[in-house]
Amino acid sequence: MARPVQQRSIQTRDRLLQVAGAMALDQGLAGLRTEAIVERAGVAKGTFFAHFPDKDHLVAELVARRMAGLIPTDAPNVAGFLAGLEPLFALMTAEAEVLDILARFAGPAGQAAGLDVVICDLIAAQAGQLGALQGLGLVRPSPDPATLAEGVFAFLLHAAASAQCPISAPDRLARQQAARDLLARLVSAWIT
Amino acid sequence: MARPVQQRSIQTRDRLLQVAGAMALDQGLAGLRTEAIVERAGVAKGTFFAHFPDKDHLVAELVARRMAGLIPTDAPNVAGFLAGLEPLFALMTAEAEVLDILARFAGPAGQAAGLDVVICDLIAAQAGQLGALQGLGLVRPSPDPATLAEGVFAFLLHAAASAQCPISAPDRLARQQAARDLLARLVSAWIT
DNA sequence: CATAAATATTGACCGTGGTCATATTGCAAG
DNA sequence: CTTGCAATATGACCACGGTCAATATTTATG
Repeated sequence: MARPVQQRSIQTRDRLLQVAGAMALDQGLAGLRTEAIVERAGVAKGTFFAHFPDKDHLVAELVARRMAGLIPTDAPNVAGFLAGLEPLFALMTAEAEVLDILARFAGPAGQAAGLDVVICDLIAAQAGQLGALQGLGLVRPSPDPATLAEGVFAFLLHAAASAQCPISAPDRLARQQAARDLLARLVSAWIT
Repeated sequence: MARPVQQRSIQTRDRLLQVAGAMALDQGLAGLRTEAIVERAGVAKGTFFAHFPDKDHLVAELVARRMAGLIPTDAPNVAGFLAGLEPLFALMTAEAEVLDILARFAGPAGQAAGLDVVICDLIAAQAGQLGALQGLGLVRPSPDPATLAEGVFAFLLHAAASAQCPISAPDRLARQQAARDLLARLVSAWIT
């Protein structure tokens, strides 16, 4: 018989996520240790892996939660659309782990813990905006909005990745600004 | 005094790469174990890490060597340019590890073991081709060839990633074909 | 050739992610 | 209540990447 999920189970899972999220805030995602999470959550290590297939899936869910709040809503024009990418770009470049997880779960690993859903939502939202801008004649009509949105996401990842690459510039801030410019250049050339 | 690198050192390094490359051919990149590599190469584990900062750097070098032979040369027209992307796409989707390493080293980790150089070469080569095609009026003139090439690379990564994502389609072959179509759609919309 | 210094190699050791047989807890039926 | 079973939790254990003080080898120099 298929019995429903017990309360304590989702409580445990939530506590793990909450604890991990809190720890990630002051140690960074890269500093997360399962042992430490488990200890502070008051459960055994095995319990962790009963709720998450591996550590990366928990991290992916943390990233997904962060991303979920950053999906842009409205965009009266192209400049507004570009501005809406800023928080996402900031998230992706804030910690190297974020991009790592995104690259791994937005593609290869698939079926992440909610991350794929968030990304789909994001792309759908962007497609909606781009479609509206197409209607206003502010965005080129040729590829359909969904394709445009997918391309924007690809550029977001690429630009964020280049922000981390020490080759382009030694200084971290300079790299980030260069990557920001790259993103604007790519996206505006893509959608207009 | 800065003494030159000893012969045995580059021999050891080469043997490690050769052995790892051979093992990767029949076990896949994901199946590589440093212990196994080291054993078959006849060196101690510490020696491995004296030559490579970590396992991923060795894998990155293997991937770089594979990629180096796939850099497209000529492209009489847009269709030819698209066709030149095919081997790269095939490499990226052949093993999930390849994409993982690319995503990690083309961006975040930076200063990979030659991978970054190969990628720069690739982008430069593509920029050359796109510039020529611009001259022929076959590619849109607006973004400079370097930007166009960078965008193409971003799309390559994105399409390859989507080929691995189980969400799009359950069947592996169908996914790969869908991703191939996506790549063609994105790139042709990007460069024309 | 002797010797010292730089280079290269070694392998025991460690941290951490992940597994699994076992124990415990919650729930529903008798 | 209690009995039986599925869901959940446990923690000793393992695999594997990576470290480092010690050792061996090469090379430059007097």
